Amino acid sequence: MIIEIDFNSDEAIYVQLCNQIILGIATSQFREGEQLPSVRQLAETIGINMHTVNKAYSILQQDGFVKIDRRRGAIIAIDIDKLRALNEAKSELAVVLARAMCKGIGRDDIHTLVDQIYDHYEG
Amino acid sequence: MIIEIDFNSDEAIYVQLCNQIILGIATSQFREGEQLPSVRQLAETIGINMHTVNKAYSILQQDGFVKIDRRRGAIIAIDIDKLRALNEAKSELAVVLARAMCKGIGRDDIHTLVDQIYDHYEG
DNA sequence: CATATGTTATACTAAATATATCACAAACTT
DNA sequence: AAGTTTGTGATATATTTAGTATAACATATG
Repeated sequence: MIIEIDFNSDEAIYVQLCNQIILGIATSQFREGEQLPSVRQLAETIGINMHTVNKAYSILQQDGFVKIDRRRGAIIAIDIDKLRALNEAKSELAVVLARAMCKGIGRDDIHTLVDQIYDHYEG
Repeated sequence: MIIEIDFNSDEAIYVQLCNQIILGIATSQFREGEQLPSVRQLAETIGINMHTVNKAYSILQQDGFVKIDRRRGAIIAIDIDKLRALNEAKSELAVVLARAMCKGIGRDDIHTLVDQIYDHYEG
């Protein structure tokens, strides 16, 4: 999978890394049990520091997307806590939808967007 | 409207301020043309610095939620650019939904959440 | 004139971000 | 056994962001 970092973005590099890997999992570019590049490899490929990659991996582990094995590095391993995930999704959605609603975006518009994104991920 | 800041949150104070005001607009606690507290007033009420409030107001102005008048302070004034708002909503949703999808949350779950939030805002 | 408004400027502390090395134990490869 | 690769830890440094503390200013209102 190709990981692209926007160095001019206001988003921190490790945040971009996390999001791209999660996006990769959602689009089946990464699959359960698959091995991520080592922190040193990925750091060199992207052209950033080893510790920045390590921070991203640690967060992914904490959030239950990978497990880190000393032998093989970071491995995709989804820890499913659906209730917790639902609560997090709801509070994140609340902020996004409030912005949208202020701008005149109706509930139907959002449903359409959700379907578009899910189609793109599952397709 | 009561604005509450969590000083232990990892979210910056000015970000929390922005989100709460946008939430207030979405729930009709703030209405078009209504006046927000002055930067000095709100800063004293919350117990933070004037500049922190000013930063939040400036961002809200830049994002098209308020207009700032030297005479009357910050006034709710939504600038509707629906196409732009749709694009922003979509890219923000993409990240949230990717996380959700990895955790086994299906499209129906999301639609339910969206309806819950919209009901709460419009209700 | 006095007051309240947003705005601007400066200075400072603290935290977050990212990089640069160095070192270590564990596991694998040869 | 030797060497390599793995994640991890420690330390140091530079940069940026966040937040505060003052002070001053122009403008509008009373």
